[in-house]
Parts: sequence; structure tokens; C-alpha cells
Amino acid sequence: MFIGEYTHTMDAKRRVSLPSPFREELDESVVLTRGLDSCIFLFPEAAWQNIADELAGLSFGDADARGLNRFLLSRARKVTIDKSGRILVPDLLAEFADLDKEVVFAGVHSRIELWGADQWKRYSEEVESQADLLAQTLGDIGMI
Amino acid sequence: MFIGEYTHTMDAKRRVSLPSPFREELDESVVLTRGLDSCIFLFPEAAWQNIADELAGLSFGDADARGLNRFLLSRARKVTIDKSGRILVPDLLAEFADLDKEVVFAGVHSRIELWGADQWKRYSEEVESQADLLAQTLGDIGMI
DNA sequence: CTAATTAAGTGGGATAGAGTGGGAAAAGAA
DNA sequence: TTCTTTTCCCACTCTATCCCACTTAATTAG
Repeated sequence: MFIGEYTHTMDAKRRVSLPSPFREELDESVVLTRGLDSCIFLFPEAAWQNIADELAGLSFGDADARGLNRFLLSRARKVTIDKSGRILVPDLLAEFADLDKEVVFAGVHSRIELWGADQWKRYSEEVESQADLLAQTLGDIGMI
Repeated sequence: MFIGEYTHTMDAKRRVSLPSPFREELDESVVLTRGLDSCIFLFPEAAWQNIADELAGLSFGDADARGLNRFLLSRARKVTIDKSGRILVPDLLAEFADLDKEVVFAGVHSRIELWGADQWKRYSEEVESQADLLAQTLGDIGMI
């Protein structure tokens, strides 16, 4: 379970350090894939395996299922964590999420999301502006 | 298990490099055959053997089974990976999948699919346009 | 409290390997 | 033979990867 928000810089070689609190829960490789709202999802390898298994269970004969399998699997990448705790962001994904220097790591349940700093800021503001909806949800889950 | 999308160029001799992450999981030869949705399926030799066995087990009297057999088996070709990690795409298959310069390799579970860049782009957009089905499935498989 | 030590985050250089193109030898086809 | 296709080899470019070093912050020792 990943929580917290960290900002790190991606260098010219598209390397970024993983926040050290997250690193402790990860093995030597992780899976990156396209998420929703132009962010990247990062899964521990084991968690990804579960997702892949679910997908494999969809019918091969069904054209929609084939499409989803292609869509979700092809956009994923397994990347290894180097000796100094960094990953190399594949350029297709960096482009998709519009990452440049500043990368925000956000822990969300079983996954970590990678956002470009600008997009993250804009998205956060948008969510905060829907304060009453937020309050409603917090109430529903018994947090306040 | 193959994941990821890679674009490589096929030269005038119809040679294409296999993406190096895939190469690690392959022996010196692979099997190419006609796939569904006008792409080429690439299987590791061992996996192909299982598929061929499965197909052989299908009822011979069933017209659909015979059709599928012919479709998948008749144009299957075993090709060897050369010293620099390339394969030579048989021209019948290249023609079938309408490959020209840009070839997209898509890892989908136990197989790798080869697409012409244009067809891949068109197909991806089509899948992406089904946003509600996509969101539904993401939820179902526990990705979000 | 200060000095020494460790770990985290960042940057750069060097090397090995991936991806690509082309030429020449070898094998078939006409 | 002659022409084409395949196979093998070499070479070039670019990028990923490895290794080392610097900085800052946090931790520990004296």
C-alpha cells in the first residue's frame, strides 16, 4: 500500500529516482503502463501479474477482449530499478504522460502514479474545487 | 509473457530486428503465422507446439475447426533469428499483414503480434474510442 | 554541540549493446 | 549461365547501462 506524494527530477536520459519509501516495497523490477488522465501507473511486478492473469482470462474469440488485451498489454513495460534506485522511463510513456523535468510520484492504494508536475497541479486544483463532492465521499466512507 | 510495444523498421530485404526484451525469452527460431485482425502472430517454438497440438485435437468433422486449422496452420512458417537479432519476414505474411517500412511489435501474453504502423494506429484509435468499455474492464480486472 | 558517517537524490563519462544499413558469398530459380 | 533471393559478415550510430562522483540532508559518534 503506497501513500504519499513526492516530486523528483527526470534527467536528460529520462532517469528518475523512485522515492525511497516506495522502494522498500518494490523488487528489482516494476511494470509501468498507461493510466487514466494522462498519468503513468506503476505496479509491483506481482500485482501486475494478477492483472495480466485477469486479462488472459478474457475470451480470445471475443473481438473486444482481443482489443483490450492488446491495448493494455502493449502499453505496459517492465523496467528494472538500477543500483541507485532509479528507473528509466520508456519514451513512449514519457511522451504519453507529457513528463519533462519535474515528476510527481503519488501513492494510490496498490499502485504508484507518475504525473508531470504541471498536470498534477492542474488535476489537484480541479479535484479540490469539487470540495462538496469530496466532503460527501469522505462522509460516506466514514472518515469524517 | 510478452508485454510492450516497439516500432522497428523493416529493410528492403524484409529483415526486422526483434525488440531486445522479447529476444531474451526466445530461442534461435520462432514461428510466424497469420493472426486475427490482419496482423502476424509470432510464437516461441515451444508455445507453437502446444497450439498445434490443441488444434490437432479439434474435431476433424467440424467445418469451423477445419477452417481455423487451415487459417492458422497453412501459412505458419518457422524462421530463425540471425546473429544480430533479426528475422526475415516471409513475403506471403508481409503481404497479408500489409507491412512496409514501419513494423509494430506488440507483446500480448504468450504471443507477439506484428502490425503495419498505419494499421496499428488505426486499430488503437478504434479501441481507445470505446472509453466506457475500457473503463469498465479496468475496474473489473482490479487495475483502478 | 560539532565532526564524522551514512543514505538519498542528482549529474556525467565510458562502455557495451541495440538497431540499422550495406556488401559479398552462397544457394536457388529461370 | 544469369538473375534473384537468402545468408553471413562488417560497420556505423545512438541509446541504455554501468560506474563513479558530487551535493544535501539526516543520523551517529565523540
